[in-house]
Amino acid sequence: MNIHHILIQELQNILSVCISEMANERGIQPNELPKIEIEKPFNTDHGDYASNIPLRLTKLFKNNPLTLANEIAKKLPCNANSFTVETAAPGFINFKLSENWVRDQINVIIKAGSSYGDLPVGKGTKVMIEFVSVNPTGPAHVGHARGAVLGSALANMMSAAGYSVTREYYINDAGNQMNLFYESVLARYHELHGENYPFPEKGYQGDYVTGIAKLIQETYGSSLLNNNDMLKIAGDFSKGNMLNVISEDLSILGVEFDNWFSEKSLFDSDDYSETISELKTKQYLKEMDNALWFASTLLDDDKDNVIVRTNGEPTYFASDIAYHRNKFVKRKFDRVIDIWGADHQGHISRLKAAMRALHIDDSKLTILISQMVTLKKGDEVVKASKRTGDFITVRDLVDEVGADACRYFFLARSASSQMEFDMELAKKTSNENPVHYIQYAHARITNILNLALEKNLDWQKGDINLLTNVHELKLIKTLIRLPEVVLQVSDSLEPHHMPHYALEVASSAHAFYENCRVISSDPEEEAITLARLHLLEASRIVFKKILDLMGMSAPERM
RNA sequence: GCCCCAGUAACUCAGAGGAUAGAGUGACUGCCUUCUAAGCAGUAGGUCGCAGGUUCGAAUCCUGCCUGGGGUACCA
Repeated sequence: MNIHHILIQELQNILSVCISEMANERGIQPNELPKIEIEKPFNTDHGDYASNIPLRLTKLFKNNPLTLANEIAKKLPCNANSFTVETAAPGFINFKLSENWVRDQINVIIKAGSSYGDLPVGKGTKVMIEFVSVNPTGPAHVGHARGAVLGSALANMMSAAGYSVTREYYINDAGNQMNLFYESVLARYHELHGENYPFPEKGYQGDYVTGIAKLIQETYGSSLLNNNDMLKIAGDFSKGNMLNVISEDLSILGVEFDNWFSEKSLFDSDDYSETISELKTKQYLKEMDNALWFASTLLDDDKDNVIVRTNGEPTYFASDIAYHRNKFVKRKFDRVIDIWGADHQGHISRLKAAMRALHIDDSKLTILISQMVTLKKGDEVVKASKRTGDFITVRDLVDEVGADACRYFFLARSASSQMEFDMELAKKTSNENPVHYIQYAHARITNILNLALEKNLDWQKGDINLLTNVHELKLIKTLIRLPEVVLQVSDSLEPHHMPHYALEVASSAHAFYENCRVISSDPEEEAITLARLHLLEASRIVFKKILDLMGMSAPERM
């Protein structure tokens, strides 16, 4: 039999066929059957993969679980060339991979090369991941860095899983926060010329605001001081400058976008007006206290929300509805994933309600919340205040600890958990730092392969059947789990599984390194040397792929 | 008050119905004449916040409570 790259799916399939037959014999409808789960037992005595399905079928089939397990095991179309099946009390089915099959996977990996781990499951479904979307009123800071890393890594992994992914940044360039920012810059610009100009109450205080004012001064001299268009000119300049800064800062963190979408463009096009009239037609709008409200309570939300203020200005919510309508209706995305900071969590239910109001299936919209980050230096908490402009920017962070460490630490935590980011730890080049553990494994492997090249040792001549050592087999078994992990991440939208898997691969590789000497000066050992080089070539491919998916570098030397 | 997230080893965190609850760090023991010791092997370390419930089986699901964080604007 031919086992597909995603072992778990293949095992699910054969179990499913077998259990359907059994259900049929017992007169049980297929829709009553529970989902078949495959797990990886911690204890290797229980095989490489296992299923608890007999236990879950006990009631339905009115049989003892172990009896069921045996019946299933007997029916399974197993072939000792790939794996064997065993049953265990109280009712598990354990799958043990055959060593020959495991070794053969080395060539499967090498043949696939950098596409190993890529899957067809997404079937080209059009997915948008919208993330970061920091207001261009200031640089991106540490909290945004987490969402940025999450989004970019998730995009990589969903692409690998076969989805057609668009990475988008939503520019909030409409609304009064922008005006406040422009006024702040303009006030600093006037100060530079010794002119009196009121600094707005609740204006933007950061030093970067003065920095932009200085750039404007360099470009325009004093010509804006008495210019009627000074707010528009200074505003456009400031916005452009800020977007450049944000884009460059994200870029050094390894975060890139396919599209930058302007909020303002929703008003310049028909998107906004169409959305409002559609909501009006569908009778979800109402006037109250001289404002226009979206009646989200009609759609099970907990309260209604203002769409157009008393002063005639649309709220952020209004343009966000138009924006999401644009994503689904105009641009026809099959699925949209938004990554928001925890402080926007209250916005979820009303946006979903708005989708329902527009007859858009709100299950196509997934909003992931990236929780708060507490920045620490050792035991000391680094305080941040956006109001005073006193915060650590993405650039500060990357300059201090490096992009790889940033990405690893943000990725390794599940998005829904608040986390601590210890800059001291992330900077350390020692065994305390898991980033180095992983990259070091890659560097060691590459080093051996390079050395082999110098000595004219060709791994392609290596006979993989010589690889019988427990550390060799363990390494291969770990490598071949990559497709499963890609699948897991793309299904669960939880990229944090990848860094944990990366640690396992590194651990297997380091153990192999310690226990299996590769390049030997003894000519009699050349055969095993070549066989091990063959394995290392496959390992190098998998490491590179994992690090690529996480957006981290794969150093050849450390 | 109501809504969301979290509480698991000394620390940072995985595990989200199954077999003996894991990893890294820290502590303690060993291991470098040979491809990188940024490594390996081992020891110690747990009332899975608390209390009920569902189940053959609960860290995992349900209910209540406690603690921490976030939200609950005609801010974004």
